[in-house]
Parts: sequence; C-alpha cells; structure tokens
Amino acid sequence: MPSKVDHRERRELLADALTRLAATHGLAGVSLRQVAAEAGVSTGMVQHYFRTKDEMMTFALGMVADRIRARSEAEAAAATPRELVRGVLLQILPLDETRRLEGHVGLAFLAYAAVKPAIQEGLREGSAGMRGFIAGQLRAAGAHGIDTDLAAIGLMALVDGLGMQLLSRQFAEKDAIAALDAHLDLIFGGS
Amino acid sequence: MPSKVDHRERRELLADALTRLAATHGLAGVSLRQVAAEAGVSTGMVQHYFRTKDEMMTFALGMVADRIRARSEAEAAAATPRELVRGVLLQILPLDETRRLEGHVGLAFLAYAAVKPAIQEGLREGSAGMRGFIAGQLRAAGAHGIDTDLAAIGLMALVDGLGMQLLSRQFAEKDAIAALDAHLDLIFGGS
DNA sequence: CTTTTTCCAATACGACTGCAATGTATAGCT
DNA sequence: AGCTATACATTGCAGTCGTATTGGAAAAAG
Repeated sequence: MPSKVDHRERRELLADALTRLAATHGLAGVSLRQVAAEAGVSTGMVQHYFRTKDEMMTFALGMVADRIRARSEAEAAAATPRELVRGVLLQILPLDETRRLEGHVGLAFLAYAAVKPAIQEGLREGSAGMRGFIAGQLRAAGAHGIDTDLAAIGLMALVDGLGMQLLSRQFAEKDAIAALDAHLDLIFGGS
Repeated sequence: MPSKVDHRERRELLADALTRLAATHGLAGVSLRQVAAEAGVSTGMVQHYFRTKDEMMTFALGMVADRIRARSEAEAAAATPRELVRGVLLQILPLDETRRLEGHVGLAFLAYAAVKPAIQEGLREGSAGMRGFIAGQLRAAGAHGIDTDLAAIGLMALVDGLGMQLLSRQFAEKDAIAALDAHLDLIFGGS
C-alpha cells in the first residue's frame, strides 16, 4: 500500500479547492468533478477521501471555521480587553482578499446549513464560545451597568452584519471599521 | 390570443412557488421543473414567463425585497423616532414563521448574489435608502453627539446579524429583541 | 517471493439539469 | 372566415450531477 500519504493533508488540499470554487462560483458551482479539476486530480481520488458529497462539504466547513478560529486565537495578545475584543472581531471582517474569500465561503455555507439542521449544531457551539469570550472581556473591562451577555450578542451580530454587507460591497471598509469602533465606544464607555 | 392573463400575476405565482422551495430546500433545490411542480403547472409555462432561469431568479429576488419594503412602510406610523425605527427594524427580523421563510430566502439570495455582481447593484440602493431613513430618524431624535451615519450603519448591521443568527437558531427570539433594545438604548440615550 | 491492502484512475449509470423546438388550442382583429 | 399573436403542453437533447464499480499500480506484510 502506498501508505506514505497523509489523509488529513489530502483532504485539506481538496477542501481548499472547494473553498476556492465556492468563493468564485458559489456553492452551486461546487461538484465532485469541479473540485477534482480545481485540485488537478481525478474525481476518483476525491471519492476516495470523501465517500459522499455531504462528507466533503462538512469537512470543508469545519476547516474554514477552524482557520478563522486559529487566526482569532493568534490575535489573543493585546493590552486592554477592548483592544483584544477589537482585534478578534477584526479577524472576522472580510477586510483583505483572503478574508473576503473566506467570508464568501462562510456565507455560502450558512445558506447551505440553513437547510441542513444537522450542520447548525456545529455552528452553534462555535459562536456560543465566542460570545462567552466577549462577554467575559466585557466584564473584565468593568462594563458600566450593561448586560454583558446582551452586549456580546449585539456585538457579534453587528460584526456579522458588517461582514455580510461588506461582502456585497454596500459600503467602504473604513466605514465598517468606523462603525465597529463607534459601537465599541458605546459599550466600553468610550471618551 | 387566448384570454387576457395578467403577466405580473402569473410571474408572482411562480415566484411564490420558487420562494417556497428556496426556503425549504435551499436555492440549490430550485429548478425549472421543481418550480413548475410546486406551482402545479407545466415546465413549459415557466419557460413562457421566464425565458431563462436567471430571469426567474432575479424576478423572485426583487419580489421578496419589495414585500419586505412594503411591510416596513406599512409600519411607518409611530409616535417617537425611536419607536418608528424599532418598528421598522422588527419587520426585518425573522420573528414569525413567514418572516423566517423570507429570511431563508433572503439569505439564500444573498449568497447567490455574492457571486453575481449585477444583482448586488439592486441590493445596494435598497439598503442605502433604509440607511438614510434611519440616519434621518436619529437626527430627528436629537442624537446626542453621535455620528448618525455611522450609527445607522451599525444599527442595520446589528439587525442583519441578529436576523442571520436567528435563522440558524443561535439564540432565542426574545434575546434578539433584547439585544436590539439594548442597542437602541445606547444610541437614543436610553434610561 | 506472494499476498494483501491502500491509493487512485477510468468508466458506467441513472437521474436530473437548463434550454430549444414543436405542437395545439384559444381569442382577438380585420 | 381567415389570420395572427398569445398561452401553454410535450418532447427531445446535450450536458452535468452524485455515486457505484471495476481495475490496475504500488508498497507494506507475510
């Protein structure tokens, strides 16, 4: 057996091709053959690593989520809670080309998951963790008489919304950052 | 010519079938034949009213947008600016079953439009109008030293994000409303 | 060595897709 | 009555889809 292949690595290679396709042609343009072509391999190989299409989709979704999470955690060295929260949230916004790509993928997957409740479960725990983290930081900053849980929900919703509208180019990126900062001012009692 | 038929009406009938499909099976499950079956007509008739699939999609998207806008305008009788803004924004959130349906459709279309820049144009003017309206209301309320344009961007982003996360059932509806109210408190100088 | 197991390529299959072409019935106009 | 334009139905086509199957190369195991 040519066992010298790293399964994880191959699957990520394919999932990368998948995300590239999803970002440029939408999830509708994602098929086994297209993924194989984009990755420069045969459709048989794709089938070898993902027995079904749903399995491939699920893996790719998880991979994107992991990468976003990893980037956020890498940002976890900041002085004040406010800067920490800001840094993490900025990682979510599609401010450069690679994050725009990931944003498109995330949006496509969200619409995909909206129909497949089994996938929503994975999403839920991820965002719940992020919410708890933000609420904790708000408390650490000594938020002045706000409901920190509610504020965390609102803050994450704001960032998600900003990201969505950035993807469809509703306004400039600097406006999005300004809106986020304005909101942080309100919450952290800025100026 | 066979009896006078209202084109608009027929197209809306088909677009309704399309939105029903999109809400339950996702946009991926939308095909000419499926739409025809859902509407109880032949595929030939669908082709008669929409020469191409993209034409059908675009019409359906516009229809959904129009309905949301109409519902929002119907809400336009309220005492204070804050109540007015709140009422309009609540129309966007998927708080009942029909709005959940529309939300799914909107999300699916958003992911669809993310790849087709031609469609983004239509979205843009709609949301820009809403943003201007909200900014105007904020000024009318005598917002205390905030940048009203920025606040409008943030408010709409918040509502969009809340809506998205409600669709994937990240938290309860009352939490979404509470988060919205908390944000309105911050902006309008609550308490 | 042989055997077995893994990796992958190729191909076939049935279902489905968007779309075009064609057929037919009806209703208004002249 | 005759013609034409509209409204739909039916059918066919070329292509893609996800999946199953088959087969062969290559390396580990015996």
